[in-house]
Amino acid sequence: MAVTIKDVAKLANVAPSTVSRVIADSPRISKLTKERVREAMEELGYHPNFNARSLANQTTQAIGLIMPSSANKVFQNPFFPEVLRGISTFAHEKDYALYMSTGETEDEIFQDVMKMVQGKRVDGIVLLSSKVDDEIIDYLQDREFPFTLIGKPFKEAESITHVDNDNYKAAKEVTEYLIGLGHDRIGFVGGNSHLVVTLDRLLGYEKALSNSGIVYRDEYIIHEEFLQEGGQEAVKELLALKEPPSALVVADDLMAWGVLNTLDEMGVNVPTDMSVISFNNLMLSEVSKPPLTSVDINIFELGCMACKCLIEKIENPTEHVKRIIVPHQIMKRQSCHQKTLQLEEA
Amino acid sequence: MAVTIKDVAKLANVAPSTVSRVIADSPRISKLTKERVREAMEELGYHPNFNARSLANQTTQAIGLIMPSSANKVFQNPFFPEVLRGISTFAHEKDYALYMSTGETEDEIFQDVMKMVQGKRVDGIVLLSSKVDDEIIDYLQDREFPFTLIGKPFKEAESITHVDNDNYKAAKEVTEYLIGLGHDRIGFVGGNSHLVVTLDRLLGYEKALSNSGIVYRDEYIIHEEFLQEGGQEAVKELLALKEPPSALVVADDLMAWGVLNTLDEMGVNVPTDMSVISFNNLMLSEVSKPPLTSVDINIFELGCMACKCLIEKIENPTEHVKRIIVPHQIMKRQSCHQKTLQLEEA
DNA sequence: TTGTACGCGTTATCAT
DNA sequence: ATGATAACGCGTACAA
Repeated sequence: MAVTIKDVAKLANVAPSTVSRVIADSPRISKLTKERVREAMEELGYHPNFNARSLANQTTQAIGLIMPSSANKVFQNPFFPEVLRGISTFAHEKDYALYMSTGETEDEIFQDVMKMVQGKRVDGIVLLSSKVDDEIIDYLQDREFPFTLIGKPFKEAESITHVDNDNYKAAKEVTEYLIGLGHDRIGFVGGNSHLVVTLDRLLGYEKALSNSGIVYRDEYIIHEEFLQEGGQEAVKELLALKEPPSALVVADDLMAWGVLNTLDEMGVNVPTDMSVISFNNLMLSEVSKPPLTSVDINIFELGCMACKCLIEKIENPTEHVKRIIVPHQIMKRQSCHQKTLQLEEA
Repeated sequence: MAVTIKDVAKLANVAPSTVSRVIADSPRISKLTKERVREAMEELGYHPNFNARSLANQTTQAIGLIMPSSANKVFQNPFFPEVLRGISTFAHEKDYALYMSTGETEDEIFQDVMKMVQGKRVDGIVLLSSKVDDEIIDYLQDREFPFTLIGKPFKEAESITHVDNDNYKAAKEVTEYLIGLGHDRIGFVGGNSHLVVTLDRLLGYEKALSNSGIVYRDEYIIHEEFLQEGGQEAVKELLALKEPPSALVVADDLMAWGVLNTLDEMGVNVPTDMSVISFNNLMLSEVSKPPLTSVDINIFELGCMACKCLIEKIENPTEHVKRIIVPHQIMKRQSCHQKTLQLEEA
């Protein structure tokens, strides 16, 4: 079939094991034979068979990427291409290949993980988002399989290497910013409530409120999918209240865009009648009308660092647990406004 | 180490080969032993080692994805997440895993391909875009390695299974649409001229012009990167002409967005002073100001079909060459306008 | 219907 | 510094 290590050995007049050592650039092989072997490899167009190598030395030079839920939905949100970009860039530097899960349901994804791990297809795994009570994490921990998490673990954060923003702080800052603009009726439009990031931000939001002595109202909290449609639903619910909010903290630019559109349809002006602030600072936030004030969470760096930590762990199993906090930054644009005086209250 | 086929065999009191046959669901094994073996597998939490399997039967159940140039740039353009979404969806259906290239330069990407192929990491490859004189295609053809191409091959289209839009026709239609609106000074802002899609569209554009007896002007043709910055550059060049165009055919929504912004900065109104039409119908085209008239090329379907054809080819090597044309559709929005009468010409 | 034995292409462990 | 040989875990022809 294909050209193997034996063919090379024959041509170079050495034993197969010698060829193997040349590939590994073992220092115990003379310059001379190394050259002869390399020439033979060149001449035959030899490339090592990864499967055989993986089988023999229990290593793959590949890392697995686990997306939450279906890639189908995931890729609708620009967060993932961007985080992938970070991961890919770093993986490439270290010469690791990337292996993607394609499962759609939670169960299928778990199967994907098991196949990757027990099938020995990858040396480590990056979990692209953090869920509450994630069975995948338990599974990987039980097997002591190298992995890193993008986001904050729901529990046992001290024993899980993860890369995250300080979402609590970011949400707090953002809410304080709105309070500073005079708002005291502030809604929170969060993403999927099974995601840790959502909980974290909610906490920061609550803290800002209580610090300012503003009462927390249950009806101001909405949880939807991290997609544009989520934003639409949220607005409808909030505007149906007797006392609708005058400002909104939204979990994601994509949702915020849905919010903006729906608001526009309902004749509510942003930022005059409603301030909106969101997260991720996607290109969308510059393009929208009005441009969105948004928190840049440095998605690329998130991916990069997650990959970096994983590879460190793979190559040095005694590596200690790490927690990396990637800094965020509020990008102020035109979607937030000083609260207009309500004359009837004066 | 991990639990192997032998452990299962021992527990089920059969030979390893029997276990192997149960995995393959061979009809020559009695129901009874099958059940006993399956129970044993369950009990031990057995999962087959993919590397060993691949080594033994020369198959990986994985397909390789080759992005053009660096993933770094690629993921800036929403085209790729979307095409990935299509590929992933279909691959998942057929239980294939996805393997991504991470090379950045042309040379590195070629190395990635060689590693995937000769390293036997994948059963087939999807090329995510079509370049002029692509050495990768030659390489894969020489080795008769299964692959499909998204886009139109530069040469030997009869011997390469590919999935494409009719970009010639689409560009022609789009140009005719502008001509129908009274424009006769129409610019063409294309992407990278090494991409076949760019050439195809340019041809369609030219054909529409000549059909209407409009002279083709070299200075109206610009080639830039498929990114927002590309659009900016293009506009500056075109507006510097003595007779700038009154309408633009732009290769991509992202570029068109750059065009729109630059036009706005220069005080040129769209669509009153300049009509703009572009390709891909990304979300961006709905969001922009004004919303872009754009050709929906059905990116998801492009990915889906490319994956489908590839898997057919992998599973049936005698499969004949296919050419799939995914239909397109012009989505008319507010970026094109009847040409305003030039009073000085009257 | 099931078991035996060998091969897939490498790496790793002994020797020499 | 290099060669012989035994794993790695699975599939499969052949035998029974």
